[in-house]
Amino acid sequence: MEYQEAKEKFISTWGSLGSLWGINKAMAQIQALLFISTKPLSMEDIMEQLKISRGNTSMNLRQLMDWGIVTKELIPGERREYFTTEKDVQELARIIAKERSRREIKPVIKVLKDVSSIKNDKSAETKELIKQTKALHDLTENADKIINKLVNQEQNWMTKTIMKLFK
Amino acid sequence: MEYQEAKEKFISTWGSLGSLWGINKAMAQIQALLFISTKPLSMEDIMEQLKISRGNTSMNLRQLMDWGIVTKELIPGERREYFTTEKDVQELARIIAKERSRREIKPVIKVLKDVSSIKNDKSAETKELIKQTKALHDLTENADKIINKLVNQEQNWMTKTIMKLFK
DNA sequence: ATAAACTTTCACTAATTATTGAAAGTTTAA
DNA sequence: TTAAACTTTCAATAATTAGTGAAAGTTTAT
Repeated sequence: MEYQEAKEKFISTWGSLGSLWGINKAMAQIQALLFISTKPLSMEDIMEQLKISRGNTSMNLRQLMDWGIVTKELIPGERREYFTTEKDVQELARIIAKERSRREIKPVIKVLKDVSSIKNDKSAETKELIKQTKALHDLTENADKIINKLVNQEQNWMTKTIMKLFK
Repeated sequence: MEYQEAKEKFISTWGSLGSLWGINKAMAQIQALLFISTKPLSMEDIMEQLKISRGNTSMNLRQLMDWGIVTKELIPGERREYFTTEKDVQELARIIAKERSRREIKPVIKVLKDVSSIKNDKSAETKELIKQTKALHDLTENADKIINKLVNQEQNWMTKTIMKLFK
């Protein structure tokens, strides 16, 4: 496999994987492109390499910046804006985990808490609803706590700790 | 909040959360409905409660069965088929984690491995591609190993072990 | 101040994904 | 064996989500 083919394969795979971490294809592809680039890229560069429109590029870059994964790089003397992504995979994982927790898991935990707190009228249906949503609430909250714990540790804590456990 | 409202809120939240664990809305809603039901439900019951068509119900039930989350329950003397879902949240989490690993993570690991194994021609671009995809490969593979380790333990091992770590 | 160089916004269109419902298929009881 | 009771399939349609491109907005150099 040659460089160009490998590059395209990586970008396209990473793009279709976007759904796994909750972002769209173009967003994931832009991130992938920046991730393997040796230097910051302009909007023009990104548009050209991924064959997507200016508007699409602009909106997805903004979203990536909202996530905190991509940052503007101002090159002295250059009018045009350049972009880079976080290059450290551990840090990237931390950011993604944290954002997903905030955007998706936390709101669900709230609903589960509300639902499992309804008045218990002793009917079998109500009892079951409370029991099951409570179990789900506890599981989800534990998972979220773990994520946030990981996320607030220094860089390699996760790897070190978990490797000890799972070696 | 009354029973009916709580039930609807739970089903709709769980449904929109489907994307988080990689399934569609109707599929997640059917699972949610079965999860809080005190007894097995027929296709008719599900269609009526969720207001979805027969075809949709049939296809999504099949998918849930493929995942191993829902099973057919044959009630003696009844012609009609009834369905139940796994009621234990730990077991449910195990099944989901295992399936996602198999369907999504494993194939990505393979691509990352292939891409990071291209011939190193010493150009800066090739070196960067190899370095970054290798880092991603290692991270993803570790995460996947952890998941599978968890998944192959008995019921409460995960909770116990991790709670010790994160208390 | 102004015009060139650039970025953002957003109404429209395209692509993708989910849903329907009717026809075909299957099973069971008599 | 057949017909009623049920489930599955799948082409058509609807709903949702993503992408385009041109107009509006912003910044910078002169």
